[in-house]
Amino acid sequence: MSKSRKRSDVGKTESSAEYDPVLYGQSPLEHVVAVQQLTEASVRLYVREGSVPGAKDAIGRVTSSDAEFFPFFFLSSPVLLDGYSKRFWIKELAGSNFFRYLVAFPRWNDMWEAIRFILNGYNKSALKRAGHFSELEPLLIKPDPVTQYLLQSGTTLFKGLSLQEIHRVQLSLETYSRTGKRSDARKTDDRILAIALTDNHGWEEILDSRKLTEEEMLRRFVHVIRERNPDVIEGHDLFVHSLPYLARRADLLSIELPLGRDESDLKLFSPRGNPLEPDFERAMFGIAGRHLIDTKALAHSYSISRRGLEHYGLRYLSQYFGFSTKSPPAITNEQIASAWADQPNLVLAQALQDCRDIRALSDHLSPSYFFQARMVPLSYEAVVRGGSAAKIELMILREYIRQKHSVPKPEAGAQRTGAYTDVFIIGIVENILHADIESLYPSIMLTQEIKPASDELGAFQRLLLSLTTSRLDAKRRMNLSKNENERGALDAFQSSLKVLINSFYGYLGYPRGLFNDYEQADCVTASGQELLRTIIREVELRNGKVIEADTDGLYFVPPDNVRGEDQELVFIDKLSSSLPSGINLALAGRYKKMLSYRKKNYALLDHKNRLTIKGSSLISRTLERFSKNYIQISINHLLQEDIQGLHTLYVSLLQDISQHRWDVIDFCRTETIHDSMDEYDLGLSEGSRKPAAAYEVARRAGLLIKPLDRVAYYVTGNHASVKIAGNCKLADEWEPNFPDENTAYYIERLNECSRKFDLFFEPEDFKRVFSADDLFGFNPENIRMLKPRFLSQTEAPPADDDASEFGIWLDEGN
DNA sequence: AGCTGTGGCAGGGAGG
DNA sequence: CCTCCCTGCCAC
Repeated sequence: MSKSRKRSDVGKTESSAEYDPVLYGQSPLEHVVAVQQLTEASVRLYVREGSVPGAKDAIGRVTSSDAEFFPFFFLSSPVLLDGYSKRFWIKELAGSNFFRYLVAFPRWNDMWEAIRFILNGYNKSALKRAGHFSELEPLLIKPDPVTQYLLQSGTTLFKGLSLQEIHRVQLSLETYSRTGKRSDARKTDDRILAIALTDNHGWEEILDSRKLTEEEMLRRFVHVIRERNPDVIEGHDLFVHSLPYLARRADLLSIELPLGRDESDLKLFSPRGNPLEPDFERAMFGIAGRHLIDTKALAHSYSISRRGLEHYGLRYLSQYFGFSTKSPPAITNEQIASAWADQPNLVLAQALQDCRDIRALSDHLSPSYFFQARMVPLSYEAVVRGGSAAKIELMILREYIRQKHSVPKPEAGAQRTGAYTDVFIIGIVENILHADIESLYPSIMLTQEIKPASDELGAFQRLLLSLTTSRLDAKRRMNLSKNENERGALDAFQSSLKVLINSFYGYLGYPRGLFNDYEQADCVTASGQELLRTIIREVELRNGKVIEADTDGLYFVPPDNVRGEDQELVFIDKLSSSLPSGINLALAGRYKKMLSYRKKNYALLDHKNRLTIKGSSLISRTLERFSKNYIQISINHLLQEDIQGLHTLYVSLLQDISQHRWDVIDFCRTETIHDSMDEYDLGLSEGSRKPAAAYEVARRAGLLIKPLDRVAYYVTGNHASVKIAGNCKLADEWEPNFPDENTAYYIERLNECSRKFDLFFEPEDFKRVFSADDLFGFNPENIRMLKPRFLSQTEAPPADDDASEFGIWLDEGN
């Protein structure tokens, strides 16, 4: 078995069959990339070159071996086994090195019997019809290994390969709409103007409807894909725009799209499940033997874990990540029709530029997923689509399968506790340190050896330890490496490990996790709370002043005798030494000033005068641009104690609003659509949901909306308390010459924003600063800002105006 | 068809 | 007015 190892093993003995998630593939059987069913009785295994003794062909080619057949005892639907003996409860495992299907068996050791049943072709619906399962009958789920292979892996397993070594093709469509609005593949007048393709070897091609009919373009497109034979097809909005459009147009023109490696058609998995009437707009797509990667989905995942993306437009993303060097003038959807008539080359150039941007975007966002595909038993496509809890579970399951051990059911119930969060001081404070406990939850789980009670094989702990060790090793190697490419690859590797490592805690509390354990999840959070409280106590014991704490870190003012970075580090070290071994506190940031507003809501000014704002009440994508700017500039003024600036800003904005001296982009609200219109309507009719402006405005404007779309609207009507869902219009409908936005409402919005700052002033002063009533002139000299306010631990942040009931005042100058 | 967790704030709608 | 419930978005 050890002969097949390609990398040096980390602390493993030769005899140990211990499973390592990162060095997976120690068993020759795990090198299987495909199984082919030759006849009813004969099955051929495909394995990677060099991985199994006796396999001969050239490097990189798939070779075959008749030597072994490895049966898999997995099941896709837990429901099927309800009432079945728990000991034999097994779950599906699908992946790049395993293939989907197989059987649950009353007698676990009967694998050859299982094979016979597989080859005899049982199927799920027949079993369902039978209504019960006899003790000895296996349950067969997927009888077609060849198709499964093609669907999942293509000809490459990707193991040991880099993202650059596999063949990726980028795809972009330019579509035409007669109406000038968003084009619609269902309308016969609309059509595909150009199909642009590139790949990671520098090849580029545009299929152009001036030279070819749409029909010819689609045929040519299929030909090109089959000829290039890519492992991966990448596109922006691939699943929501390009593929539905292609499928719909091909359907209208009665053209097949045999894009699969087995020449199978582009596959639709329609949620409605009616194959006669495919729902192109809602379907999921698949191409046999290739992986479909949507860069918009990648961007979406990115913005969930690391904030900062305003939307997911390709052009915007290229600029955000800084690789769109020489972009052609952007043509909006509305302009395509006219541009196509006057300057078709502009449209073609844009199509090609889109492809290059897609590749750059993918190069930037996909590597960590690619590394996961080499580690987790899922196809690359599934790795991108899937969540991290599923990946952890599959890795644990792989070990259970390997040891032929039965698998538990999820525990019913719910987690009881979460993280500790508190705010102790609100107001503006100087000289701030930010410290956090490194990898809090994973460290707790490792040091206290937390594991699910149902994990009899201890796979959870070993997996966590192994992934952590590998990550530290990768980080160390990254810091040593001088090769930029290698550093990048190692960084992608370690970050993909980080994502998985951080999900172990979440998995414990996951209601659908097979190995979930709510008690252990509570144990982790309780320990986390205790550790953070310990740090808070230690800081206060040493005369530091804690401002805010959240989950694994805190902001505080160090004691007077700690001056300068060196002493600060020493101070943090002292705090850290009060923690158990294996748990470390680290300096995470130093700041000149902090504006503390509420729990999870604050602003920081660093020593280079850069401002960071955190928290949904201070910064949010849904805030109108004017509110966002107003809050941001106001916070800056507050931190600089520029009272005059605050007042001037308020008055000038008030005037702008009153006189319509602004653009719709300044005051529209932009919301992300999460549900389809059907789901929304269902919620309304069931009464489980209230009318929401974004959906209502889209409905009235006849706009087609899908999840992830962003809808911009503004409020109309003539008093501040109108029902917004009934009084709003699309931002596009606003006309500067006939401004019909609800001025009273927007002035009230401005005042709502201002009220966030009332805690910094005495009520009378607040009224003077945030008012245009300058009858006697405005004099900032008489207005002092309030000092930071200390809240006792049990108190909530102030909800209203009565300041006097809260706590004591801090002395200034600490 | 997919699906890691809790805690927290703001704002809208509906009904008292 | 207030309270309750829901959604959206955010921090960790």
